Amino acid sequence: MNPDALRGHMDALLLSVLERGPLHGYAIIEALQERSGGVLNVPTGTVYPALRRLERIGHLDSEWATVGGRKRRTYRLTESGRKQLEGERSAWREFAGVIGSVLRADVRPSSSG
Amino acid sequence: MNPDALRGHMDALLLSVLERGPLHGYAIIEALQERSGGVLNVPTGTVYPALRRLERIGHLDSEWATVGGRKRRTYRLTESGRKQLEGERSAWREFAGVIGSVLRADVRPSSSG
DNA sequence: GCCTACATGTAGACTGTCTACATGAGGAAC
DNA sequence: GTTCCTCATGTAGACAGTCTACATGTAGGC
Repeated sequence: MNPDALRGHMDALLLSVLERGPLHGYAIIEALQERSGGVLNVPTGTVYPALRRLERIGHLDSEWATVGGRKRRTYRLTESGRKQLEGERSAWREFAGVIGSVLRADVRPSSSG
Repeated sequence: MNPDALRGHMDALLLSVLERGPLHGYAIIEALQERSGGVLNVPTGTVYPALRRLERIGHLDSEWATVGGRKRRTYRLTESGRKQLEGERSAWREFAGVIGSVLRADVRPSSSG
C-alpha cells in the first residue's frame, strides 16, 4: 500500500474505527489491520500523532486507564467527531466515484468493436 | 475536494487521461475537469511538475508543437507508462476496496441497539 | 538476562500538492 | 494601440501529513 495514498483519508479511517466504541491507539492499529484483511499496516508514528491532532481539533477525547499494569490512552468520538465522520463518508464516496470514473477505461473503439 | 486526498492518485489520473491519446498539459487539465463533472480542478502548479516527473521516470514522453502560433508540449504514454497505469488501476481497486470496507458502517447491534 | 508482545510517544526526513507569481502569444473590443 | 481574456507553460517556496527510526517502560515466558 503506497503510503501517500492514505493522505487525507487517515482521519476517516480512525473516526470510523472509533464509531463502534472507544479504543486505545494500539487496539486501533490492530482493528485497522483486521478490518482490512491485513493490508493496512499503519505505523505508530502515523496513528498516535493523528489521534492527538483529532483530539486537539475536538473530534475525539481521551482518558488514561491502567489495564494489567499497562497504561492506555483510550479515545472516543465526540459529537463533533461523529458529524465529521459523516462528512468524511460522503467525501469518500464522492472521491471514490470521481477517481473511479476517470480511471475506468471507457475507451470505446468507435469503428471496429 | 480536499487536496490531500489526491496524494498518490495523481499519477493514475494523468496516465489514465493520456491512455486515449496524446494531450498537452492544458488539455489534460480540461479533460480531468470534464471527466469528473467539474469536480476535479487541478491547478497548473500540480499538473506541470507531475507531468515532468512522469516523463523523467519514463512513463511519458513529450514533444513540442506549435498550434495557432502557440507552443504546446504534447505528452504521450510510453510502454512503461502503460504498464504503470495497469498497476495504478489495480492499486486503486485494492485501495478503494480497503478504505470502503473500513468506512462502511457495519455496526450490527448485537443485543439492544 | 534476554526476548517478545503490549503500549505510547517524539524528531526529523520526505515528498507531492498548493498558492502565487512570471512569462508570452492570439484575438476581440473600443 | 492598449486593454482584457483565453490559451499555454513553468518555477519557487509554503505547507502538511505520513514515514522511519528511535526512546521509554511494563508483563510474562524461558
